[in-house]
Amino acid sequence: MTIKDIARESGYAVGTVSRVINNNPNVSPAARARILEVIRKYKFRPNSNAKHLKQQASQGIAMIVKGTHNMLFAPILEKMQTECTAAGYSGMVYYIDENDNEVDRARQICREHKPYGVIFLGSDSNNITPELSDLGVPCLLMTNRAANAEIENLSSVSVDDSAAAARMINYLYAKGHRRIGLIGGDIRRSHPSSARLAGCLGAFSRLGLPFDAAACYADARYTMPDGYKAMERLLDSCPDLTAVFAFSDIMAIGAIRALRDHGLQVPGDVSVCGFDGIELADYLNPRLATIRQPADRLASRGVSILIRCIEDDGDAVHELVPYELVEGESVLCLNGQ
Amino acid sequence: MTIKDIARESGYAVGTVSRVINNNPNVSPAARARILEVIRKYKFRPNSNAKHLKQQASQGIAMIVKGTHNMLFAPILEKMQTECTAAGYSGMVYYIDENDNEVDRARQICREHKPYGVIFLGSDSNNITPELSDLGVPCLLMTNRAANAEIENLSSVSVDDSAAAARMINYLYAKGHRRIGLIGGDIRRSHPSSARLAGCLGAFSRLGLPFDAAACYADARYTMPDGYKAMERLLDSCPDLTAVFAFSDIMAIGAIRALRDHGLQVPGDVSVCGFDGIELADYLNPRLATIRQPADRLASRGVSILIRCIEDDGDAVHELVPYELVEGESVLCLNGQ
DNA sequence: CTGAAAGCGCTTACAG
DNA sequence: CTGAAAGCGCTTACAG
Repeated sequence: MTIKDIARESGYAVGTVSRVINNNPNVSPAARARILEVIRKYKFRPNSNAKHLKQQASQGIAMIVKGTHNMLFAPILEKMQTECTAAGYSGMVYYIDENDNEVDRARQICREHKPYGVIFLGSDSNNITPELSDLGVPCLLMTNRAANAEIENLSSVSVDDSAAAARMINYLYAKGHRRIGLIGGDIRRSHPSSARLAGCLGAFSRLGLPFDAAACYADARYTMPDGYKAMERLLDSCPDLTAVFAFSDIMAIGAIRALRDHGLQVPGDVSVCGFDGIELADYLNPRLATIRQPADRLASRGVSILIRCIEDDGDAVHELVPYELVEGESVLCLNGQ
Repeated sequence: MTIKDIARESGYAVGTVSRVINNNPNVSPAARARILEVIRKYKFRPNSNAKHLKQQASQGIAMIVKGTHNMLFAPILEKMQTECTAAGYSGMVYYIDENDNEVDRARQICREHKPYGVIFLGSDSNNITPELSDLGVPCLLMTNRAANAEIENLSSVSVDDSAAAARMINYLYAKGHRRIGLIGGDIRRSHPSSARLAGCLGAFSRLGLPFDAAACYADARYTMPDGYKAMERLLDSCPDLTAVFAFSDIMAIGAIRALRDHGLQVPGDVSVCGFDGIELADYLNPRLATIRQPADRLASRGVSILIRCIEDDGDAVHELVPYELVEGESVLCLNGQ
């Protein structure tokens, strides 16, 4: 079943069929009605390979997502879809493999689907190279600041990772914590992790707290089992800590399990906090203290920035949106405050 | 950059370029080396629209996934990818919208990508209609029994939902629970929910326990907030219950939060158990009692069954794999056993 | 082993 | 408003 069949059956030419499929106004009501009828009768759906092969532009915004599993991205994606639709674009989401190169994939997607703009989720700014400007369309990095990348067509929207992390350290300090362990990604490879670590180090130094990164910063991938293992290492290398700050809620969940399995109460013996503010954080026992990244705000600002770049040929911008410290129940107050 | 450019640059014809891209053996080593060199130089990637438009078959197995968010599917998908690769097929995963019709999407995917077989995840057998046989390739429904659908090209692999649910009820009974609430999907629309409910009802009746479905079965979608709301309704309509069995771990997490928010301890005041056995279940406090669906086993049996149908033109089979009751810590023993 | 050519199913100027 | 035709970038018989 092709548009040729629809054309034959309806008595019109393929060009006209194509026009009704694509909502081209230059079709008489009679022709439109008749052709639509035949399309419905056969449940015809145009072959998108052929469509995209030929089509010059797609009215679409591509969202390239690394990490199907990421619980922070799900609500952001949902909201972005809504915002795209509201602005007259169609959001097209592409889940790519953890090991894929996002710039290569973006190049291929641009060539094959001709989106008006591209949004990256789950891409570290370190992975985004200047070759991105070859894409020729505005791009946006979500939840990750790209100001330093200085790529002319790349905007970004994120929270201030460094300030948010410092805020959490200050909070723990105010609650009486002095020996704090950190669990985060590989700082040589992950920009958010290094920004968050920098924020923590700044706070430690302002507060006059010594911090031995070799002993008290544990590397982990952003998974529960890795959070678990990192916590076990911290227990060894940094035994007298009273609080642990994990750079994602998922790692914090792993860390909490590890503490319990070692006979420690949370927050009775050790306090734990996370980062992201995923829905699940609020369902845990105890509710997780965390930094909430505002999914709706990130999504709507991101789409709006990208569309301005698309429609008004605007310059790339790097916007920070406010984070929120969620107190939860997983941090013990050590000093009666 | 197209294969035409590669052809010109390398001095060979487009047909030869196409052959090296597709690993066709009928190419001289010299030509292959030269063409590969040019391809690398320009980082050329063939346009997959054009490829699929023309290609007769794709050596691929399509996996159509409803529910990006589903924590049970992530490990199943991962394992299926591995198994497909090991068997010489390439797994192609398509995430579709919750509201899409999976059979329509399957039809389109088959037309556009010509897979050798199709695996459905997150599709209820009720949604799968006899039109599926028009697809002309073997299909498989994952984690959901399709024996009753009687579609000639549709196999399935799942646990025995009814028996598993009955097993959980027996377990709760053995622990002294007599007033048990249930949280599940809409039984008119969800086959797994109705099978699990049937299993529970059978167990109740064998155990001589009365069960008022109107009061003690609460409908919910498979989300945490819906589990929460369903639990609140149960608290109203079925006030003296000592245990709740939610038909997914995610709903169980919501139910636990609701109980806590109403001042009840889990399992001290009310015991809770789930279904699926996702990784997270084991990280919760208390660890969740649940029915574990064996992800690896489901994945490897599913792929193996589908490949037999593809290669040996075998008949559809409906296989049950063993489930496992995980005791966790969320069920209180009421009778000292 | 290689090339020339047809054709996959669409979209889109171009004419009328 | 409609049709006829070119062409998107590939693959694949067919000849040689």
